[in-house]
Amino acid sequence: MTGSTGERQRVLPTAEELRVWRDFIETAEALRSRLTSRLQSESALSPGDYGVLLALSEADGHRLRSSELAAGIGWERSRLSHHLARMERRGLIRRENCTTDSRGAEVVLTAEGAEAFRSASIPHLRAVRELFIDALTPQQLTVVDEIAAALRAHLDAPRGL
Amino acid sequence: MTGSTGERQRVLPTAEELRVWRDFIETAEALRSRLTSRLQSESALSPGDYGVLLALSEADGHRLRSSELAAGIGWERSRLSHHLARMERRGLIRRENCTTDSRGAEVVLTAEGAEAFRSASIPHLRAVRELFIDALTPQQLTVVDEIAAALRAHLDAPRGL
DNA sequence: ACCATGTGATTGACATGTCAATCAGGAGGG
DNA sequence: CCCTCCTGATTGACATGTCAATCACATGGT
Repeated sequence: MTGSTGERQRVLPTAEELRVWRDFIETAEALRSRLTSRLQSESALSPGDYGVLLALSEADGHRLRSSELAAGIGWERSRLSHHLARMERRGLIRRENCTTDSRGAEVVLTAEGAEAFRSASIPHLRAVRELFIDALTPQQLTVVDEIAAALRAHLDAPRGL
Repeated sequence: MTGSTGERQRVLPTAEELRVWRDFIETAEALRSRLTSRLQSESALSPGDYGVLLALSEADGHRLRSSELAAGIGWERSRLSHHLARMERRGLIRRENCTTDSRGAEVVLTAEGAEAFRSASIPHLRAVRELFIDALTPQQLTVVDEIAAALRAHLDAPRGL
């Protein structure tokens, strides 16, 4: 089917498609960066910190096995390990040995960590509203959802076909 | 106008809005990460390298003042400076003293750098097409463009109003 | 000429991210 | 029991990013 019958198979994006791609990815990056600096200035937390604290806040007993936490927020293990070391230094979390598997570690939310998350949460959500939600019409928001789903489905699809 | 007449002002996103936000930002991040690893495996360049080489390739005489380069790709100066140091170590670019302003530096594309960019370019564009353009209908692509524009306009808008 | 001030660029310290190597403890087969 | 293999997690080396401090030179006023 990838025919020689005069139907040229386009492999590269057109100039216009490329422009849209760049606008898209740069806009997403600008948004991320703006949200990060709001979070930073309003709460002294990084997005990584916030994600970890969120997951722990929602967890049973405010504690999670390291690997579950990693899976929950979609991080590689080594990344999490490094990040937890930094957060532990700052007193936001604590690591304990797992009772059922002595290889394992349990990550525990400290009082300080819970408090940091509590006071970061509202301002952060407000920032999401101001910078993202408020910029779009409800229709656009719906379309964003569809587009994200399409992109994700395509990313997850097998390579050749 | 921000009335007290029973019209509650919503400040936080709804659960659904927050979900769309997370899907959006995570999808953009996943795309970025996928493109990065394709670029890496196909050409041993990072996206930063690619952007720098692209700008230099398009520049007159394959050379740019450091600050113009920074402005062109939208980077902070110190970021560029660090990155150029790494690229210079790898032989992709060279830094020369500027003849008209001895504070200044000129960044020059080396033959190696030009070749690296040349061979990275087609595979990278193909990846953009496969991972982004091909995932969307032409209509969706148009809408993406509008949405990126709306988000960007909102980001650039003054804060209070 | 001299000095205050501004500008171009680099530097150092540190946060964050990836990758490969390592380490320690389970789990199963002989 | 012992050996091999698997798995949970950490570590080290290094790339990348931000911020504040610094350095060197240009510039303009006196």
